[in-house]
Amino acid sequence: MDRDKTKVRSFEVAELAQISRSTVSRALAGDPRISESTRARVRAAAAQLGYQPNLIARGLKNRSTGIVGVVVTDLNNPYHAQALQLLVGKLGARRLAPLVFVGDTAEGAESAIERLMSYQVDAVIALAAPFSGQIVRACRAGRKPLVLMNRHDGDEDVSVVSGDGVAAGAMAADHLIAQGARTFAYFAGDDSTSISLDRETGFAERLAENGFELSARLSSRYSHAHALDVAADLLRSGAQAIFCANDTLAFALMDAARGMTGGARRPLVVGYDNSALAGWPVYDLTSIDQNLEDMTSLTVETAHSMVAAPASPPRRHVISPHLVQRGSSINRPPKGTI
Amino acid sequence: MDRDKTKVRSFEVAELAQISRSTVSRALAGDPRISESTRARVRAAAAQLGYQPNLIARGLKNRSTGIVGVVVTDLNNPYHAQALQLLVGKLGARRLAPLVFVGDTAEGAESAIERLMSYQVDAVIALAAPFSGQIVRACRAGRKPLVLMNRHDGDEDVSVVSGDGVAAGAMAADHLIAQGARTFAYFAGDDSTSISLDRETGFAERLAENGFELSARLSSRYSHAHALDVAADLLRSGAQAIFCANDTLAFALMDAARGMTGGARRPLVVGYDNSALAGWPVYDLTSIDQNLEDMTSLTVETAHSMVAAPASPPRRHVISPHLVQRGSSINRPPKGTI
DNA sequence: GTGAAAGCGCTAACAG
DNA sequence: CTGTTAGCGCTTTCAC
Repeated sequence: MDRDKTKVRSFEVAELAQISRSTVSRALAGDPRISESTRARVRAAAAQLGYQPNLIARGLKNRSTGIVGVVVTDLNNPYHAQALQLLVGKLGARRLAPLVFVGDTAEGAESAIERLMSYQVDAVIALAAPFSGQIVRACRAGRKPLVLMNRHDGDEDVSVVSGDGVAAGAMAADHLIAQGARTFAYFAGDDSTSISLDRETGFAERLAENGFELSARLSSRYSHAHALDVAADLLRSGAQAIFCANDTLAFALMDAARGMTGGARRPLVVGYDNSALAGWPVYDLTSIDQNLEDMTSLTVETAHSMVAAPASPPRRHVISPHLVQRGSSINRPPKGTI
Repeated sequence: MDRDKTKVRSFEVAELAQISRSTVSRALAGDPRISESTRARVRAAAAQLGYQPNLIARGLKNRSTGIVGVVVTDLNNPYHAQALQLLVGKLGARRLAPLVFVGDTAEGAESAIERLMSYQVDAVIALAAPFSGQIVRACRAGRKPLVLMNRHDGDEDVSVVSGDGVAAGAMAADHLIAQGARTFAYFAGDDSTSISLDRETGFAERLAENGFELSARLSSRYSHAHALDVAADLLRSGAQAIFCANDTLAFALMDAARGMTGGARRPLVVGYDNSALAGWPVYDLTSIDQNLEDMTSLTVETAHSMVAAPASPPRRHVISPHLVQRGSSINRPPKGTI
């Protein structure tokens, strides 16, 4: 437990610049009371020695670590992975450091949040997390700002940034109606988050407004294998157009359709997430893009501002999605088909 | 900057248990000198108050934070995303917390590593990172244990856990030869990491041992769109079997083959990564699995042991891959084809 | 077996 | 404008 002599402390910088440690701290922090000449001297000394402040010590003193906890569920879901990537990048730009935990089970979420608290994070971002109840409770108890991304169940007093599921469903309906479909189905996921319910509601309501109705509905786990197993049932409903809660479900549905014998007309399909694969020719899937870029920006901005002003009231942002039209929803075989 | 009265400090626990703060610390840390009766009392008091030690303060005192820096490049690559997911989980199991940074550019890597150092991480794990040179340098300067995962360029004195690229290439060759192919090509990525070079070398050498040679070679960026653009050139070489540096390249190649006019026989294809998509019926791609589960376990174990014994010499582990055979490398149309 | 005291590296009153 | 001093919450000698 000896001191590592390679580590430069503010004391060394102070010595070299012939000044006190407080002045070093102030000069580097941009305190306006420090004269330009001393500041320059301090900067030079710091640079010469390669001084990097110890943020752990600073965190202890300031009660603000600059660490933001990020709780994520499943990185195998490309949509979550991309969201995390964007979050990490944007947090970094604001000089915040993400401490990442995976909470894919109730116990996992519990222990994740506990560790985050121990590390005195400045805020917590929970990404599409189930078990958000425990997270909300823990953050409230620990007085930590919390931003829920793509989750808005309960009228909790936490900040939320989420996609507009109702608008997404309506968009899908409008588009499919415009393509000439007259019978419709919904392929749901196995979650019961309000956002995914919104999608279905928005879809059904917009159909109703146009005098149509949902003739079939099926739900599946969000895994390609499982969805592939059950998709045939949905196809047999004969619906001309199917809106899927997720691109993965849409892919499975299309795979099932290809595998079906006979020349049964393939349904028009619209997915949700606009994952990279949706743009590949094999699927060429029309999909609803949640504008992750905006969503993550706003999430980070919200977290940041809550750190800066902890007393400020929770914010709620809703991001409008947009539909990316591709071959899967056009009334002729998509170009990727052979 | 007032004290948050909701935060329980070891002092409160000590008070409740009628004991000193030192004893609280020792009791909770499992110091054998503490009598069982006091330990029980302390535990009870801690539980009653919901005491969670402040790991930032502990880190400052102990010069060991329990934080491990993880530098990752591209989470949109499902292989990296999965690796990160596994790493995070396994670090958590060892009570280590991952501070994640994305270093997809040289400056990104630079600033990432700088921040990690400031946070006094106990070790750094770099995941398939380019710019590993700077990371190696920074970790050496900061005397931080570093584990490179799937990177072993240079004979640096750092620990490395990587897949056996040569074995992977040889496996692909053996398999394709066994399937009856007589002319071979390699579809390379645009990286020049030793591991990816190994793959090609292993492939070419095993071919040579069997009296065959590589009749064509092409490289592409690791993006589906770019690979799709150039793949036709490779297909025109007429090779009967093509080994790809990456599943994404393999998918693009197969897509290009489907799009080609005429009944030109499709080549046998073997990919690398065994991503989830490889198992889907549309591609049904034979691929080499790097055993990420083992690789990440060993990476975390290595990092952990280097934290425990900083003086220990660097370790080098090589993980054997295995080939997962699917339809794309069998001499008849893969079952997913229509 | 337990307590008292010191100190990790930093910053922010409080003085001047 | 700058220095002195205290203290963040924890662990750990050193003393008993």
